[in-house]
Amino acid sequence: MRLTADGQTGSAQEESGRVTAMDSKTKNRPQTLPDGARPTLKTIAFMTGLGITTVSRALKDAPDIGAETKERVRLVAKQIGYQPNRAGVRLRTGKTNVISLVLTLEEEIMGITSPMVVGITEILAGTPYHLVVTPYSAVKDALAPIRYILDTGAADGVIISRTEPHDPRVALLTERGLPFVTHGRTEMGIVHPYHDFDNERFAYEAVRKLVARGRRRLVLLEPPPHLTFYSHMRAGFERGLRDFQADAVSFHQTNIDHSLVEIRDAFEVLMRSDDAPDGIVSGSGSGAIALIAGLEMAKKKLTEDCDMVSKSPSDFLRWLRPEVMTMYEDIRVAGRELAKAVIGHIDGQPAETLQSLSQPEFQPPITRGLRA
Amino acid sequence: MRLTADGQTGSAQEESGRVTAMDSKTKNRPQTLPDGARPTLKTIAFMTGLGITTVSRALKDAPDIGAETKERVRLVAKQIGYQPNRAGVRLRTGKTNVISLVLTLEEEIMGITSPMVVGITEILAGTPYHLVVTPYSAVKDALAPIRYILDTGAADGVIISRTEPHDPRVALLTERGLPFVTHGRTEMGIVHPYHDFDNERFAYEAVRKLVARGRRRLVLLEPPPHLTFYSHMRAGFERGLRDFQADAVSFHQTNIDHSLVEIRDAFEVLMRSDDAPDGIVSGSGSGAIALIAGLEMAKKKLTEDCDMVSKSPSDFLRWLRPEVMTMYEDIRVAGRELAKAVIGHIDGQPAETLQSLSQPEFQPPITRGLRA
DNA sequence: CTTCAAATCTGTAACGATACAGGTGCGATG
DNA sequence: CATCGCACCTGTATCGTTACAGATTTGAAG
Repeated sequence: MRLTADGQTGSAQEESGRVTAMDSKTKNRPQTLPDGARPTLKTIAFMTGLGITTVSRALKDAPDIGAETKERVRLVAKQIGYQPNRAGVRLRTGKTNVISLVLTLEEEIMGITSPMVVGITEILAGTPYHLVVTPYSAVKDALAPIRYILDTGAADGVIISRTEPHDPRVALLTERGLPFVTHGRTEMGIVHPYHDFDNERFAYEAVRKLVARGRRRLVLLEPPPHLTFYSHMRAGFERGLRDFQADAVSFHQTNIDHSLVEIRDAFEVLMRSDDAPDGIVSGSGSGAIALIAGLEMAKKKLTEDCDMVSKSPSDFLRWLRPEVMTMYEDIRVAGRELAKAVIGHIDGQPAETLQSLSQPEFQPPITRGLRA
Repeated sequence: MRLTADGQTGSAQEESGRVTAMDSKTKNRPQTLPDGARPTLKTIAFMTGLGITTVSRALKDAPDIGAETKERVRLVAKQIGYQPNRAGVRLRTGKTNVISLVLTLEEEIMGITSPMVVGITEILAGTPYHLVVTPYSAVKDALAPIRYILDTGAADGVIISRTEPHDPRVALLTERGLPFVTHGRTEMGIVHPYHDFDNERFAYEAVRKLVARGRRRLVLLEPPPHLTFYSHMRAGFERGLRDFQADAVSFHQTNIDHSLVEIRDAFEVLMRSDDAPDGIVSGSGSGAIALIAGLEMAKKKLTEDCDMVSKSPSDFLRWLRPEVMTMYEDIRVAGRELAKAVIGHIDGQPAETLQSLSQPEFQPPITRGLRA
């Protein structure tokens, strides 16, 4: 057996005279170290005179390493700025230290991605996790990115949104045991981590507010029917109608996933009809914009002919149309909750403890500043 | 020499009788294969009867592999859905297949992240690259994420934004030879890939438009002075003032990085003063909102007392304030350009060929749909 | 003066891929 | 019939890390 430059045992082909006088205790100690390269366990092993294994275990605070040794190793590691090589860890253990955010490319329409990414990274910043954004285009391909992640082991945890009552992604992830969290709930009897906005309550409170303003013929701009929060929002809307005695005006042909132009045109028709509502609940902030446009094209005016309550993930409406009563959906906070939940799931916390609902509240008007 | 279960040569400690009769040609062929696990080169080697090295080189289309062999390997690889293990490649070659998008957490204010991420992922989807979002908080820490990426080799390419004329990030990345692209230009004599919006032209055209409307006392809501595009926008503004004979009204105490409330309040004061402008150029869409609010608090009206041109990365303004003339900054396209440029840089294309400027154009008003 | 267990430490193999430095076989050449 | 070059294929070592199965030392027990 001969030794190569850095002390690993070489091939078994004999070469006379190459066996050095090194005793076994220092057999695989690194003999040379690359110069300006980043430090590895080998570097620390060299500096401390310990074996690579020992260093690895010391940094992991393993029970079979002496207290003083651990201290020494930690000190050196810190001094030279050691950071474990992610590829090494990943190859050996399968741990990727990656959280994957799975997005529809179409999701940007709602402008939701941005604060969400910020919220997630705020949490991940304090952890070894990186955020990888994984997109998919067509709705039918929703499973594709999930399969990719499962097949290639691309992430330790996944964040998905736009959940459906029976969501195949949730089924697949659960079956394969990959930790995940959903933005939105499901109804398939699977207990899993989620964060959601309480859309039932939003719609209910919206109806209450509109009725308090004397409005009785209400319309709802709803989510697309296949998403879970469609039924939440509808349920809240209808409960409100019952409790506060108002009537629904039908507007089912249109939903928040339609283009602004479509929403506007459909709403203009409605507002010109005999069936025109006098109160609007808008399930999305951008949808509200289109509704306002349609309303104005029908020569109606907010506050006078009609009042409106809208969900709003941004400040635009409040600034430009203070007449619209808004309930703020804080996507950034949602991102934070989602990140905490996936990590919790990865760490083995029970799913029941990783579920949260954010309660809608009406926003105060913008402060009027200097002089009112 | 003995063989372990999967045919790798074992340690040199002799164990009698374990040497099989295998000839050297098949010495390191895999003997067993894990069951439902994902395929590796070993799997393909086993299926084709070739060596692991051969398979690796065949998939790389190396010149020393026979045409038929390549065909066979490719076929099998495709059949079983082989995808190279990223950790393996990364560990061995250092290639991460990662593009890092470096963002300020504060960037979300401008709502810019979302379409940008979408644009980038659209391009990356057709490549082996993943997008990792790397945030940093304080402005003084702008170098921290860059250093992290350099020190840990976390990415093959980097996308940064909010460039300064003398940007230390650009200096560092160039010095260390890590491919990158900037959203915005620099002025340090370093030729590097960039994509930028032509802010000079934007401001110039804005002034032209306002003067054409008879406005002569113009104000500019400008970017923060330390960013490169501050001077671009100012230059265009001033060139416009000269060419079209208008005057500047000073508003330097405030810029687009300030809060909407600050902008509004400062602008209200200005509009109430004797020095009130009659034309506004807004360097940001959200800034425009605040300006409008301030203007209205000063009891002035758009179109009557004042006209306004604004840069706008979204549709909100156009829908809610059609009186505002907007030039669209397509962030999604910017994301696409940036992604293409980093990849080009990684592939060794010369930096000069990876620079692009997006030309501003006035947006048409929203189509009025059914009946006008 | 063994023997044994506890406390520490360590070498080897392996994860999956690739660079490198050989093999092997075959037909052409002398 | 050696020899050579070419076309093709292959083993070994290695990237950085960790699981596993030993080593070694120490001191107490017998």
